Amino acid sequence: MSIHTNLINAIGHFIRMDEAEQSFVSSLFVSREYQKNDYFLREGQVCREAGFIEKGLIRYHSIKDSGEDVTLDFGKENEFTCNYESFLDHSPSQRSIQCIEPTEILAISYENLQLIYSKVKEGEKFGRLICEYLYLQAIKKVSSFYGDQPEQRYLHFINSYPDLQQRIPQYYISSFVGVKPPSLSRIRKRLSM
Amino acid sequence: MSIHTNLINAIGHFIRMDEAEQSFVSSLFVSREYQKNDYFLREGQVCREAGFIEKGLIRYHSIKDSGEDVTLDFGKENEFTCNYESFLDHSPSQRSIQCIEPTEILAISYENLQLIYSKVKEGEKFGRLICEYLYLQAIKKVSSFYGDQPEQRYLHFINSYPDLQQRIPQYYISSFVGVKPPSLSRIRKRLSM
DNA sequence: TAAATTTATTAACCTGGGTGAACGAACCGG
DNA sequence: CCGGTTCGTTCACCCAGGTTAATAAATTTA
Repeated sequence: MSIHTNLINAIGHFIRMDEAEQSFVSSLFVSREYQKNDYFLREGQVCREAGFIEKGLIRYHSIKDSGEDVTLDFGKENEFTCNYESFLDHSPSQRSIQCIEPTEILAISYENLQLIYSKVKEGEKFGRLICEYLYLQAIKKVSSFYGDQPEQRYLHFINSYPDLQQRIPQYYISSFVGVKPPSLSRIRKRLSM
Repeated sequence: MSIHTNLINAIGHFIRMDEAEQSFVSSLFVSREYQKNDYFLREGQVCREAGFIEKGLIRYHSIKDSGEDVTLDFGKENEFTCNYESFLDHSPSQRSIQCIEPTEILAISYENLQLIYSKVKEGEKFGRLICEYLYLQAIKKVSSFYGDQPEQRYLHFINSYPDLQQRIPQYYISSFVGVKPPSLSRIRKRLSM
């Protein structure tokens, strides 16, 4: 039985596992295939699986009361994904996870993740570290929104994700940056002069 | 030897502890007193202690490159505090924690927190849960900044912290909401009409 | 390839927040 | 109780982003 190498490597950045644990952990994930615009999670549903992105590109988004579609973040190959708050307390998710490229995700159920926490020696530590990591990500975004103007946020985006810029439509980027498409065009024009 | 009741109750919201564990945990914290405008943590320092606010009020803030003082969040009685990212990886803190009232904080060193993780039965779980909690807080703020106009963020603030509104100067609130004082005045005027 | 659709840019006008300064109120310390 | 500082509000002006709509470019589909 082959193991999911990329996944195990990714978890290996957080904790040590022996071979038996690696096989065990790997066996708890199932592979899921998505086409462009398919959803890994829809707003209103409970997020019952966490995922590891083997291949592809996702965006986190939600629909505001006004009906506006807001892109909150992106995720790509070798990153973990889920709506953590929904996943943790089984509450309806406030945001969707949509694949914006053909995407392959290794998914693990809440119950199976608890098995990792309880059966793997450093499983509980893994849960803590992955959460800490997600926390740092969130904090960085808060800081960026407090400290930066839209123009700086855009620059920050293209510097942080130079490879993603080509793979993501402008209107998702503008939404992510926090402005409307005409404004992002103006920003891009300003920057090119 | 008396234990820190509020603290133990707060931790008790996350995990179960027997009496011996409660005493042990309590003994790892030391009480620190701060006057108004004193700092629990200064930008640039490594955050070597996490704290539990027994009494008082703090604000998280940072100084932008432009020199502007930005208030990122507030914390009050019975809440935990630290700069988690600095605390976790011993990196220089990007933000300060300032007491804006006379404040009493029960502090625990990084090393002693590791003792909780390792010696208390559900210690590792506590670390995970407290991080999850901080994560949810951060996520909520990100969502708020994406979804809301300054006016809505202000309304959200006074609804979420009705008791804090009297205790916090306007210019900290305006900074927290993400606008300048004159703009917050205009918002307040609009809302009162 | 042509037509249809989607996406990106541009223009004109509007709105809300930033800036700098003035004013008054509240809060200190002497 | 007074003088000084700090704090909140208001004013006038400016600017960046929002809005709507038109247009152009790119992508899809037939």
